[in-house]
Amino acid sequence: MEPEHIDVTEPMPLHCPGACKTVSGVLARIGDKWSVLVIMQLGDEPRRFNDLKRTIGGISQRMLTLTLRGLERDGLVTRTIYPTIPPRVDYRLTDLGRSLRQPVQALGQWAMGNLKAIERARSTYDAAPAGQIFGVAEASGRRDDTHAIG
Amino acid sequence: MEPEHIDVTEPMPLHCPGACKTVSGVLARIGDKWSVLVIMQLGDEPRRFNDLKRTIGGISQRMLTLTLRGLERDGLVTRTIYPTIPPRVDYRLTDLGRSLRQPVQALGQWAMGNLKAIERARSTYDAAPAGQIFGVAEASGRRDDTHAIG
DNA sequence: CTGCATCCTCCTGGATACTG
DNA sequence: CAGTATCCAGGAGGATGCAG
Repeated sequence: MEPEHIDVTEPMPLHCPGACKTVSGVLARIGDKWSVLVIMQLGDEPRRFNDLKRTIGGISQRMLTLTLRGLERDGLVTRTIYPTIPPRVDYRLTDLGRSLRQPVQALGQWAMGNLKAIERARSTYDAAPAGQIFGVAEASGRRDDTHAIG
Repeated sequence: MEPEHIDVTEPMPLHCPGACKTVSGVLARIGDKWSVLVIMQLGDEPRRFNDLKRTIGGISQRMLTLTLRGLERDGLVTRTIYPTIPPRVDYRLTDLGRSLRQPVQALGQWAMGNLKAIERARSTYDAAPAGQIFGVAEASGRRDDTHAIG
């Protein structure tokens, strides 16, 4: 994550209409180790720093800070400081942030729904990592052409 | 990415029902630098290695191999080898892989639709990175309590 | 409580060279 | 063509200590 500018404008070959790269950029943003967990945890209510830290569990305060800053920079989260003693800082999702929860949850449902299938695939693969091999005969039979390529 | 076992079973505090962590796991899988681009490029037709490499553009052959192996391991992609000369290997999405395109595209549409908003937010943030600050008075007025925390 | 700064480690991923 | 193997730089991210 590190609060660096996402390279949406990096030197890219511009093959596809930019859509793919854009998706990639978004996933670079929310696909890091913690962003999604933070977004999910933020829900609808404002949350405080250590509250988030405890609830998420396993995140270092450094990464929570960086993640929140990143989300804040992208306009997904607002950070409200109350200069009380002890200090109090509320984080809450913006409308943009909330709108992101929708597609993320879709992905989440996919994940939950296909977790078993994925685990099964992994077991299978770990047992026999080799890809399926077709002899030339079968190949030409199935594909009707295995010839001339280069 | 590196063909390592995703740590879905890592020591996790088990706070949430596992849903969040599962989502996180999936994003760890497809949220890397290339997986989504590969999945998008694979589309419905079988594609060959260098074909993918060229079309994606910018990916090293090492990373394409690793990414494809990862996707294959998770059952999202099949790898079919035709032992011809020169060698031919077809990659294609499995049903599972195709089903993933759905939520991913949802995310992609979100990305496209809110790209401008995000860029605007970034500009704003880069100009004034500080979070909004409320004085104690305003704070207690808005939240009706700013007192005792710890 | 909230968070920045520092150090340090490991992984990600690019470049390159070599094999079948 | 389709990889594998190796080397290497840079970044992600944890641990710790300090500040407001």
